[in-house]
Amino acid sequence: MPEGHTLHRLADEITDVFGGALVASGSPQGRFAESAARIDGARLIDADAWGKQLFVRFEGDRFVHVHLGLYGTFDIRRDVAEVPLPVGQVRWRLVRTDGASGTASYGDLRGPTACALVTDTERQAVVARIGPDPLRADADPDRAWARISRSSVAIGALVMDQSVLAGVGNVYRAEVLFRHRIHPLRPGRSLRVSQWRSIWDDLVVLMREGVRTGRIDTVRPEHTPEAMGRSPRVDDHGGEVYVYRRAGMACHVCGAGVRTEVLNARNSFWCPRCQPVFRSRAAR
DNA sequence: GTAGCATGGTAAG
DNA sequence: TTACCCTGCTACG
Repeated sequence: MPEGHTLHRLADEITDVFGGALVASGSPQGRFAESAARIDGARLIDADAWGKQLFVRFEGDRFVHVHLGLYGTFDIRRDVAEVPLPVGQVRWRLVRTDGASGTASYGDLRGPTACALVTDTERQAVVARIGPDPLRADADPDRAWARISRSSVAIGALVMDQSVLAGVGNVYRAEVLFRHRIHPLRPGRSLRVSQWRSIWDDLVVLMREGVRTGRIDTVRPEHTPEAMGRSPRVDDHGGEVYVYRRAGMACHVCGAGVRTEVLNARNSFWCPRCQPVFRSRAAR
């Protein structure tokens, strides 16, 4: 379930569970064995995320760079009496043993796109090539606007381009454009700066909520299942959404059939009535 | 049981 | 543009 909120939530959890402790590090699967051994027994300082990039910091300015990709997972179990044998392909296992209580906490990383031991210089290079992240307090939305306002590329492609904006994935893309009534195929430069500001501010709120709850919920109070008397959505990410993966179904706001088209090699979703390609004369 | 797809991104062709 | 990484869920038979 990895859009930016998942990685920030994971960084917080890793810091909470393993921060400041000496940890055992290994690669049951073997593909990360040599690097994992180099930090085995070292002190884990903390973890931090920039967009979908996660960095776990160890003493000596060493970092494990993790990118979950489409289906990677990092499952953490706290305070277990016994650490179980690894199930499936575990690329990286992290274990903290609490001598006083006799329990242990552990984390298993499976199916990541990236898992590598890097230097601080390498970490900074990764951070330097991604756009501002709505989940970081120091992020500068003007950096993204500089790209968007000069681009003829579709806004739906731009908001998912991690070098423009970091952390937004296919769900937040569809939902934030719906909430601002913007058709995903509109060129970036056709947006007004005020629209971009609204999108950014909204992403800050939506994604923070995502970090807090671990789900992507984007429907406004008046459009919740309870408010509308409709049945709740059942999906693997668990949140309530307007258009994401609702192709052919009725828009919660206007009833029109939700449309879909491949954009950036990903399925894009929008409501043809709520998100017109061009603003009507009357609306201007 | 299992085919097909997916919240992502890179690298090869 | 396609293959891949090789997880996990859903839909279908």
